[in-house]
Amino acid sequence: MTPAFHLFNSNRSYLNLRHYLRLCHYTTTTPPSIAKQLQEHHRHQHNRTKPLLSSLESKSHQPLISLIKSCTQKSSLLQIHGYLIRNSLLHYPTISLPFLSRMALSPIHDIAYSRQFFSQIPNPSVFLYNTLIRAYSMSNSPIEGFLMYQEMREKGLRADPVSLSFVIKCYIRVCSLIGGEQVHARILSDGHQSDSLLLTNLMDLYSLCDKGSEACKVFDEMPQRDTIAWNVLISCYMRNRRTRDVLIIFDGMLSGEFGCEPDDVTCLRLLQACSNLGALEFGEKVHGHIVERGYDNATNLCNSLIAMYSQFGNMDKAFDVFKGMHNKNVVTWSAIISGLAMNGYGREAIGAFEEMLKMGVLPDDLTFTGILSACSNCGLVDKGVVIFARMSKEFGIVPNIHHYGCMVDLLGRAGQLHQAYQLIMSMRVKPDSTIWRTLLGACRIHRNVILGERVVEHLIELKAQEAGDYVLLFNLYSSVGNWEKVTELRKFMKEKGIQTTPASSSIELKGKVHEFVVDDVSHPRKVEIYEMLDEICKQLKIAGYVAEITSELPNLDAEEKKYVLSYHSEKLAIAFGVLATPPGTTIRIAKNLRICVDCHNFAKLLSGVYNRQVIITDHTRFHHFRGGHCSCNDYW
DNA sequence: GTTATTTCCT
Repeated sequence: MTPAFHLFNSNRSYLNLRHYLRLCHYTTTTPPSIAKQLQEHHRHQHNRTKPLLSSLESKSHQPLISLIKSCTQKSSLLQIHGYLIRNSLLHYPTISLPFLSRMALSPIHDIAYSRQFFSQIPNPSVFLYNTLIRAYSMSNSPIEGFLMYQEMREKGLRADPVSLSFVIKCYIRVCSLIGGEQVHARILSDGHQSDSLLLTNLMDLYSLCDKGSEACKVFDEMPQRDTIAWNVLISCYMRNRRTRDVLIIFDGMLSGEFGCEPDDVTCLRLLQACSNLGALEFGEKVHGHIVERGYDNATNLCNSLIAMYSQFGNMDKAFDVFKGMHNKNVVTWSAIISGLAMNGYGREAIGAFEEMLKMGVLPDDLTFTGILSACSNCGLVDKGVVIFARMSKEFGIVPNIHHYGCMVDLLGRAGQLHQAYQLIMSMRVKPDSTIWRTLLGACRIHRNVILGERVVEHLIELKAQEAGDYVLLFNLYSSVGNWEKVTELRKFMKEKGIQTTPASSSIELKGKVHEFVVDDVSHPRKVEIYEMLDEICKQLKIAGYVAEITSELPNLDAEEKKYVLSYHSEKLAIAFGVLATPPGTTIRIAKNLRICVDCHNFAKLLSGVYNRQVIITDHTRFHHFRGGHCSCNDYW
């Protein structure tokens, strides 16, 4: 079988299907070398083989079926199709079904041809329909899948759970909730409510259609739940931001109370959950499990580990994972480059990029997003401009909105506001609000009111203005002392009812989240916290800290401003961190809004004076303070 | 016949 098949599949110019089937006949009893000789023989006697075939055709279809099942090339299947027609073999389901599977599914996946083949079959069975519906569920026209399903039912054929599974897949592709509900009803009416696999599919459909509660209901009604069902529930929870519950599920799986264990997919999703939550300890636990189960060979899991540790600001661990990998792909390199970039190791990120090229790994668009953000985070303007040019010239990558975003940030923060504006205007893609917002932030840093106003106009044009944009503009006016505009804008915001989000900072200690707002007095340890904050201010003043009056509150006099600034939520959270953790512990704070200049200075000095690493994530940036410096290199 | 595919500008 094998040598004959090999000859057939690789050398079809010499052999046709008839020869092949004859070879199969011989090679069951003849060694491969003889089969090869036979092939030579038939090459010379191409047209004199017919009489020999008649005996074969009456025999079992088994060699033909085996051949079909192992076909990987469409050309081979086309030959077989002709043979099937000539010999009236289409009505044999044992032949037509494997044929359709090969033609319709990957790797060949020729849907049009499959449909044509299907139409030639006299009375297609449910299995044939299923195969075609399955193929449609993976194609660009999933709608055809449920049309086939309808056709099948109109012909009086009864859909089995497999048909329904693939119909669900089709509905998933187009996010059809109504379709899902219909299939759900059919599942119940046909008595398939104990088919866990089918129900898992249905759950996935509900979850993807934003019907988390329906998905959960299906899950609850399942008679038994395997790891995959739990994984789908985890995905559903993550889509609905129930990230905390994902961690609970993982614990439940580990404890054995669910009767199934976490697999590699579970771990992958959990790493994402931990990254989102900033749950460092839990992430380490998942890492432990990955090692224990031997999943640490899986490149995708290691890549996620690198991303997670980078997000925690723990580049040592990220690097450990990186070093231990044997199969580093583009994603691996991109992950470590982005990790270094966001932690302020710009030059190391560029070093990693060069190393990657040396190893012969081709960068993709996301690699460049990482490397360009490294340049913008560290103020490596010239380097960034060179790499941006190389990207399209040398690697043929057309810059996307993210790349432009990095460049606007890079030029803008470096004070080259005009170049940044020119770059946006020259973009082939339509600038989005993020791009303009980036430039607005840069205008705020460099106090460029004229450009700032123009940028706001662009935001208004996009109908994308947010409260935060007005705050930026507000701060921009006040930073140059334009009180007239400040008052005007404040009035405008009041009239329009523009609500600014109150700032808050949170810090996690031993699994408990402590949240602070400006002037917060709700914490049980508030007295100690305020004492600690005073003490810190005293120490920092010795080191040269001067509270920056950002003039964000024009009605207050200088003394009052200083007072208010001292009690920004991030300062309270930092003071609590210093108070409640042993010396040297890294303090991690999540902030809902942009950190202000003063708090940035405060944290920077504190990281040196108190020898503490401070990591503050706000909605725009990741600040890693250590040894009196910040990863954003003061391109705040 | 089922889940997840990792890296991403403010």
